[in-house]
Amino acid sequence: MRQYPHPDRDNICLTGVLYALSDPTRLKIVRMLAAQHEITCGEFCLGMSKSTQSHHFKVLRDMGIMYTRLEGTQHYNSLRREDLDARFPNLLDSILNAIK
Amino acid sequence: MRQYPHPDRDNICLTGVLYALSDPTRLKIVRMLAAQHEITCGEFCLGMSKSTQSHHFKVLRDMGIMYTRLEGTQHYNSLRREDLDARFPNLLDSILNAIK
DNA sequence: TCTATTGTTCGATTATAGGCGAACAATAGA
DNA sequence: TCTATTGTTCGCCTATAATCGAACAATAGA
Repeated sequence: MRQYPHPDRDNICLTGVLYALSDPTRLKIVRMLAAQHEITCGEFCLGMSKSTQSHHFKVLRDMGIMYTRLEGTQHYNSLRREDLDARFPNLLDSILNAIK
Repeated sequence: MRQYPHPDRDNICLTGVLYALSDPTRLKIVRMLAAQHEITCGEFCLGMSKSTQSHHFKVLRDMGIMYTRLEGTQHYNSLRREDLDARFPNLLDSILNAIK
């Protein structure tokens, strides 16, 4: 596999984003991405099996929230901030600014 | 039953709100409430059984999104705008302003 | 080429969620 | 008191989701 499929900006849907972020683990991942720009899959310390983490990464990718870039054996993940802000202004910020 | 239990403002949780709004039917209900202030359960024309609608109302109430006031046999529902805005600034507006 | 590393995918299990009809509860009004 | 209206709750079914371990894929490096 050369690269993962990512939905383009116009195909990111609101309920999909809300669904993805309604899971505490995924919200935590997004908070980390918001603070750190690029994080490899192994660097999130989430306390669960790799396969479960991989599942959450896939949801975030499929919903258009996270972008994954492959480099060697590592997968670098980043938040699709510009796309999300363009499609749903203020949504991401209001979520990130919310008290936990 | 005299009145439904509603969580108070400080107990409204972010993932709960996101979860509640990630369902298209519930998002539709919230959009209607945002446009109309008070709506009785029977006035939402959602095209599904009453019991299913009741289920969605309960989720919205339990998550702190909707307030239900009883008057006679009718239940008047309203959006908990102030509480939501106070707890999660801009969140509700960004969702309501999002293109469908 | 062989091995270690990184991460995904598969299959199974368990829990949660959405949907329905039927039964129930509360009130209004005759 | 009886009946109609409004809406919830209950029990059930089906679909989706979270989780895990095992197997797999791709690359880096020896």
